Amino acid sequence: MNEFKDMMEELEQADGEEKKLTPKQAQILQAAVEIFAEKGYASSSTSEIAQRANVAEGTIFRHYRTKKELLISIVTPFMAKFMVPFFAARFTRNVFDEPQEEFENLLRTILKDRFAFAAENAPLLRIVLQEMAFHPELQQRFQEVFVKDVYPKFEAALDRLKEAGQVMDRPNGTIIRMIMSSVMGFLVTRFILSPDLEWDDDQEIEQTIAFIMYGLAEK
Amino acid sequence: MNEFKDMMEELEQADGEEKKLTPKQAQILQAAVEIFAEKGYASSSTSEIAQRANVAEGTIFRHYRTKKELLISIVTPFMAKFMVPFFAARFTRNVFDEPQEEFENLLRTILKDRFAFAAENAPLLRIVLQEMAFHPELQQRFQEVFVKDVYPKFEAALDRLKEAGQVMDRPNGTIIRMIMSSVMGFLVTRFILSPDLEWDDDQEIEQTIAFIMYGLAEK
DNA sequence: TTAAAGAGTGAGTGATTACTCACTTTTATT
DNA sequence: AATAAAAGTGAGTAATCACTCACTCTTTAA
Repeated sequence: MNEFKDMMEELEQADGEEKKLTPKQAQILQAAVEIFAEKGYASSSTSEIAQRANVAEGTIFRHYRTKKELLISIVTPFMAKFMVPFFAARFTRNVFDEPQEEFENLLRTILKDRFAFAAENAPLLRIVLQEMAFHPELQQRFQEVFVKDVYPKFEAALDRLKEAGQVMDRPNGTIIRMIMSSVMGFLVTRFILSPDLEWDDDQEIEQTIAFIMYGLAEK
Repeated sequence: MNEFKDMMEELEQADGEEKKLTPKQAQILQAAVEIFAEKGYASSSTSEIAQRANVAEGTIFRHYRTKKELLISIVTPFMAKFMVPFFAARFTRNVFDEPQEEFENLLRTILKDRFAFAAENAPLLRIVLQEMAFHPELQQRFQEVFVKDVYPKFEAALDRLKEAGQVMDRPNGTIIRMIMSSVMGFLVTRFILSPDLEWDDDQEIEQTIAFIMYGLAEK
């Protein structure tokens, strides 16, 4: 957990700007998140954002030179925070784990942690998924974090799990795709497609863990 | 008489039979698909679509009253075609199957079939995934097809597979989510996120089948 | 106390938007 | 061949867009 906290703090320091917000600036960010999530970036107008934020339209451009800069300043910190625990939390072996429980515990940590985070940031998750497709700047940031940081650590963890006989011997890319599909498929269904259904969250999480674990188990 | 003819025409159009297309109309549809997929619906202008289609802008509105009607006339036939095989293809028991192979064959049919379809219609898949979030009309069409047709047949097939001991006894909604997450996760990764990677498609399909099958197997 | 810097404002601007309409050209029907 | 209907055109339009700028108000610092 120390590792996790350190990384979060580093990130916040690197981004830095989250503390020095003017009240009006915070209102702008909040309104922008809401409206971007509702109508999509391209269909959102700066005038509507200003209106909902109780701010003059010019105030937005005092803090963000363009509408796209507003989007980026919203999305990139979220993207970083969303991905950090994927490689910071439990990808290093926990000495207290029995080897045969390591995979299960890893999955449970990831799922519960990212579930809580997605629950608190559903609109932001929606914005990222929607806008990534059209903004190369966002794709690039994603690449930087995922390909350079998350993926290698994921691979290392998988190699260890394969040696321990907990995961079948398949290409890491394939295995990671399956895990990510299952995790993201759950989060997207839960918080974006059908957020109003009555969910038994703990049960769904446990069953998703089991699904991944048995799907990837050595036969 | 007139009423009857009108009805027939409406029906044929509603069925999505794209036969009576003027050459220029076909050019418009093609250009619209390309540009919607590239920039998203909201960021695409009718003037640009007209330009790429080598058509006057007014011609678009001769055939489609609004820009949104153009989108819908593109997306809904695709949506229907994409979902039909999910309940039409093999959801009824094939008498030649050994019971213990039924699930595997069902998954293989779904995956190979929808893989081929997605390969031929990647831009349309992209448009649907992007625009569904912002257009209630599209969500409604999806509901109509999926909830009323696909889901019930899916459930029936799952109940049979559970009785045959091929699928574990979990809520159908959960199982369907896991299958759809894995299938869509693969298709999205393959054709939208990383279409330019070198893929061993047959191997990926087989491993996805195995992942789902063992993930859902009775323990 | 004062001056400079930063935060906030809202009317104004040129560009772009989806869509219209009067008109011409093509196709279908008799 | 005559005529009507359908297809095609592109200049025109009102609305909206992101963004600017001259100005006021607030905060900071010496």
